[in-house]
Amino acid sequence: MPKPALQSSFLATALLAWYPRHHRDLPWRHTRDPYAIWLSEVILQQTRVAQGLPYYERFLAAYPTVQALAAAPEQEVLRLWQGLGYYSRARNMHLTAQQVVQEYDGRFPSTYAELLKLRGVGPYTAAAIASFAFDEPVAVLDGNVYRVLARIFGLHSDIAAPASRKEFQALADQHIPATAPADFNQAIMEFGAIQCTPVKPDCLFCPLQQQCWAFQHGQVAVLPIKSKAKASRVRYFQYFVLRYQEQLYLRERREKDIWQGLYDFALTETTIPEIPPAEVLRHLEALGAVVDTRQVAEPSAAFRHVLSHQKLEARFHPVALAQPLPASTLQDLGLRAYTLAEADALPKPILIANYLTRMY
DNA sequence: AAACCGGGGCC
DNA sequence: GGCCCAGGTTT
Repeated sequence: MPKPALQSSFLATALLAWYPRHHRDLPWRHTRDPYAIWLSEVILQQTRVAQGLPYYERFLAAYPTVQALAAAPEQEVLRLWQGLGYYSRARNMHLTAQQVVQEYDGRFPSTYAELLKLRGVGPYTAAAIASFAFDEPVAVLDGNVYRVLARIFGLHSDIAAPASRKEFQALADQHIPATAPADFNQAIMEFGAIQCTPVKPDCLFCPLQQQCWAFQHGQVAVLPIKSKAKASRVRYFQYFVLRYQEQLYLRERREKDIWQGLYDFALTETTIPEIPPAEVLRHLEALGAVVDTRQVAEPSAAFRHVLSHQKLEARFHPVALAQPLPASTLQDLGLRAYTLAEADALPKPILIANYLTRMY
């Protein structure tokens, strides 16, 4: 473990002076409870504060303690997470809560090294919990920290490359003061979030303007260097919204794909955007549903749903069944019948939740 | 080291 | 409509 700075660096001095005057008042900054801090940090991974805030409040209200979270059904946890995305975060958190209760007697591990062993807890989250809850002097490294360090020190390494991590971590560790590790970590991330922003940073009123390499060299808009993600692929989903009287058939997604653990409808993936009308019945037959033409309504217009790595184009084919699906079909497709109220309570991708909201 | 995993905000 | 953000796990 690298040793933190013994005397304050110019960076720490400036950030620690800036922080109390500019930081936002956020609920997780009023607690030392490692459970609440952990919850906030997992929610805030890949999620903006404005989007994550209501989820944090709802989660803490539903599960005030790690014991409460551990005892909850996974489906309920996922339903509360619905809309946040990256659902493995919720599944991992649930598993880790159970592990903390069973193997750690309900008490969170208190060191960076121990925290790192937990599922879903990587270097960033371990450093955040260790410093915020236990005052361990280990520097956090998130997107904000990368950006601030790259600009101040003029680092041109590609921040998307895993190999760059050591360089930035070493720099952060050099500057974190042993006397105020939590404040320094909060300050540098908050500074990145509201002052040294990705686009149009507020350099005019920046306390580090004179020491900032990027500002002095006119390269604020260039740094940090970040290689682009490769183009995402397009997928075409044909959803069959099978309905018998007041019940809809849904299934849990168990395959190794997006939205694991969430619920959607019977699905055929196609290589072309639409199924020719003449082939809809054949697709349904292949899924094991025997229906006639009169029961199949026109497909919906395309619902486009963009993920970071996939572009989805979904069409929904409503099917009003004349009789319930046979048990063998339910078995084969993993489908189950739900009333609308029951379907509402299931965790679903936003794409599906939006469709249901619009149609029912 | 690269690929995978959601969703929303801004201009 | 095209740009942006971003940590952990799996391969």
